[in-house]
Amino acid sequence: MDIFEILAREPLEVAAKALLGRHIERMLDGQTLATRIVEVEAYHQSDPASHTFRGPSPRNQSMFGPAGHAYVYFTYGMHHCLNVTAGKEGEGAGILIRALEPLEGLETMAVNRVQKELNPRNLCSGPGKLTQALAIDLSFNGHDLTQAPLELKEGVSVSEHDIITTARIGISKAIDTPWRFYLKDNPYISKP
DNA sequence: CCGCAGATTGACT
DNA sequence: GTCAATCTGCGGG
Repeated sequence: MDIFEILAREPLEVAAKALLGRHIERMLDGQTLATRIVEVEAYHQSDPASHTFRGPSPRNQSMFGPAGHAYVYFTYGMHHCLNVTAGKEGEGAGILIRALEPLEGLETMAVNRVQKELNPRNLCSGPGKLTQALAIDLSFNGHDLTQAPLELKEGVSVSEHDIITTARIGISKAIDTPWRFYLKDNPYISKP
């Protein structure tokens, strides 16, 4: 099963863990910015912390659409966050990308981040940082992630042994639900 | 190193 | 009117 089939068919928790180790590639001005997913969180309509908990709205409609698309939202008056949609059509589910390991195009990411010194660990180590580094904004909401200029690629799947599970970060509801997953000992995650 | 205040817009009550 | 799936800079230890 490829990653897009997993997103569409498997339970949300399984799909979230399956995203770890996959690649996200952003084409920008003819250059490829390549990254690897190292930290994610799952959000489902049955979950009070999810934007889909209260049902469909103009803002969250892409999470009720087909799996394997982008759900991008704007928050705190200044940050964008990227999710990969999951589940069947009509099911409001998404997986927040919380951190990426930069593989290619680090200097452009640093420019996008307005980072003075190129510190690879400070490029994509947070949901707001990575959208800035990859120049992702609301125009990508609903984007099909099989298509340029923003693509989800197979990468390498990760063994269960290398995945750490914790509660999610930065929310006020369902704070104990263990739906955050990250790669063990990876230096590019947002928080230990 | 750690903790916290401030920034700043839009979605929803 | 309230508050958010965050980040940064600054002040103190």
